[in-house]
Amino acid sequence: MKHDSPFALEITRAASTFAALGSEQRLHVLRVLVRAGPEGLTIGELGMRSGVTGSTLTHHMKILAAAGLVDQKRQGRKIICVGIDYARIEDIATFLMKECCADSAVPHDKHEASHG
Amino acid sequence: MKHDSPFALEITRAASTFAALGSEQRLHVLRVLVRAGPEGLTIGELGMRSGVTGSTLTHHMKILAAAGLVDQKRQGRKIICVGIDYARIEDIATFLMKECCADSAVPHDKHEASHG
DNA sequence: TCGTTATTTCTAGAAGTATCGAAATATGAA
DNA sequence: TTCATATTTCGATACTTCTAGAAATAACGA
Repeated sequence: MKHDSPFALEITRAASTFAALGSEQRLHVLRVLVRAGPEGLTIGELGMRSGVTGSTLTHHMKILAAAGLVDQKRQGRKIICVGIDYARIEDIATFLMKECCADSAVPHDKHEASHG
Repeated sequence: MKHDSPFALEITRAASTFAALGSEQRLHVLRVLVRAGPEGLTIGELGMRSGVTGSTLTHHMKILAAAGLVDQKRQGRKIICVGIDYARIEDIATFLMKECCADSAVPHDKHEASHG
């Protein structure tokens, strides 16, 4: 791949965030978690509510956490899953809009090739 | 998986759209394409500008097209790739915001479980 | 029709992701 | 320390996606 653009890093980050969201199961888990509110849920609760359990849930949560979409903190012997990073969400939406409004929305970056 | 929510279909659609965006290479291709403007680019041109060629590009374009992110139309013996579907982009951003603003933003849907 | 150009389909191996159960780790309580 | 609970890691298998080259298809022009 060619990646000379100043967006290279941002693209890498965006791609892995989209990939994290690109699973129906993870989207479902995320939804359950978000709707549980700021108090969050333990892994066990989250598993029961989403229908995803044990190691599979751990696996998905790790991906969501790496994308900054959820946060996990230990509380005694439980893990509380919370706090979607709203800033990250805005980032994603902004990235999309920026990418998808072509020239007009990206005045700070030159085209990598002319249109002719 | 449990999927009784009225969002089930929307989630399926969102997941595959995110998955389509969840590849650095596809994001790069998309970017090049968007920046080429509404005139679009042929597959060949797109390949040259993005550094992705032949069957690999066809593969990625098929995924992007299925997600409604690009459009392809034949013009003579060339395929012109264009037209990101702006409505789809807004959909995605909206979906994200809706999912990530929990209760307040989703008044038309009940919780699948109580918070207690 | 034949040749040329543009793109896609086919095929296949490599790489990555998902899922599950069992074992391991971490914490708290007795 | 020992037991019970909560979650993660490990290991294996199944499935999907990525990538590329070769062959096939589609369209144009002579």
